[in-house]
Amino acid sequence: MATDRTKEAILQAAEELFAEVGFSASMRNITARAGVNLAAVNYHYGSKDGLIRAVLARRLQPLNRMRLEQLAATEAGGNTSVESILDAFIAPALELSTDEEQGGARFVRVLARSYTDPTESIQACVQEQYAEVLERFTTAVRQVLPDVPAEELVWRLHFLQGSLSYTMAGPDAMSLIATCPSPDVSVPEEAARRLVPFIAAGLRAPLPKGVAARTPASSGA
Amino acid sequence: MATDRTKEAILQAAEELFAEVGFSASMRNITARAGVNLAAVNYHYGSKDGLIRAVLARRLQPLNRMRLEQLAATEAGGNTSVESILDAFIAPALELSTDEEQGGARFVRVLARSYTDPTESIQACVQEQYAEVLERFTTAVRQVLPDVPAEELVWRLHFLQGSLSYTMAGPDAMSLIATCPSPDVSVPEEAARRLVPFIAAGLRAPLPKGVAARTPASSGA
DNA sequence: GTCTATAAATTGATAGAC
DNA sequence: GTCTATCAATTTATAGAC
Repeated sequence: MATDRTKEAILQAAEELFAEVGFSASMRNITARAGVNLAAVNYHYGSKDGLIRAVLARRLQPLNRMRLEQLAATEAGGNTSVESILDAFIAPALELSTDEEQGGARFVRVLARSYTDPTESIQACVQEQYAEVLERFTTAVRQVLPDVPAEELVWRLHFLQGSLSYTMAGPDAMSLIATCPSPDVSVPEEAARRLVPFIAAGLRAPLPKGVAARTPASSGA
Repeated sequence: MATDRTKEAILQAAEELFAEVGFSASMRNITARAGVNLAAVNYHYGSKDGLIRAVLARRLQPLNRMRLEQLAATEAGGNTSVESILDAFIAPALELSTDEEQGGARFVRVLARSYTDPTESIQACVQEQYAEVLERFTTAVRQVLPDVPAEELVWRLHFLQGSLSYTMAGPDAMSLIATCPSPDVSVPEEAARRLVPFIAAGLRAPLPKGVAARTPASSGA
């Protein structure tokens, strides 16, 4: 029964070291910190790559489940404002990133690395984890903002992803702006309170020149 | 005189490989692609770390110089709209990221990696490159939007940085959203045309509850 | 399931000839 | 300035005892 304990200890140590030094953290380093044997990684996760995938899935799965639940609850309650939809997408992410008990900031560093890592299996893992959430939220926003052409909406949701990712990265990315007083991103409710209205205003922004508004005919079909 | 040619070939090969496989690209791999000797890296750049800094500075220095020039030109022309300031910040970045002749998309991958890399010298390098630009643009926006409290403005410029970074990452980050039709970020003018109004609307958004608007008295001092 | 021991390859860096 | 040769350390992965 020491198996579960070993597997969990490896995940924990791997997350810590991936955050600190990147995915290049050696298995020797990971197993040493976890207090387990070197060979345990290959036994439990098959390879270092399998370990990386497991580290990502452990946090992304609950996060995206919470997002879908909150969206469903919002829609069931009849609240279909842009703000409520955005909050269902944004708030769980910010809560994860600031949950120090679960090492949220640590995992966000790992997640940010995964975005820019070209390793095929990592890309596939992240993409797979996000697929359902992005489809559901795209549909939800489209219903509330029928006047924004689908093409433009994709762009704007893309901008949302960027702002959210950067905000989740928090102090780390923020410290790049050393000359400015850094916002305190440690309180998820405050970050969400500021990000949601910002993005909502952007989603409702007048269409740029050259982007035709959706015609009433096509929106009613 | 073969020195310059060797130095340049190393920079080029390093940028390519940093983009493809990350900063963990080996010096053997880099020098092999550049067609130069392994020892040349240590001779010309001191260490692998020095090479990384050189790769970043080569592109960031011209980029930020262009931003400051465009901002100065805008202000000199009497155009002080939010949109014109944003354009001075955004357009040069998107032009760099889509300049295939200079391998823009490639460098953006390198840049994205640098954001999440904890290596001390890398962080210092990026921070140093951005310091002046961020201070100048913060001041410029503050003058045009005096009703937005300074604290809130820092948050909103932070959101801008996130959207822009994500957009510059372009197809790479965008491919995470495989279920949606990906926007075509290959045309910088189109991306800027969509991003500028989005961010401008966000900057002008109503203040979130609990954030006091700046009083007329304090804005006039 | 856990361990030791080790294979087999790769790494950054340098010494010293030219 | 460029090269070869090499050091010393580190890497992932596995074979095989317990």
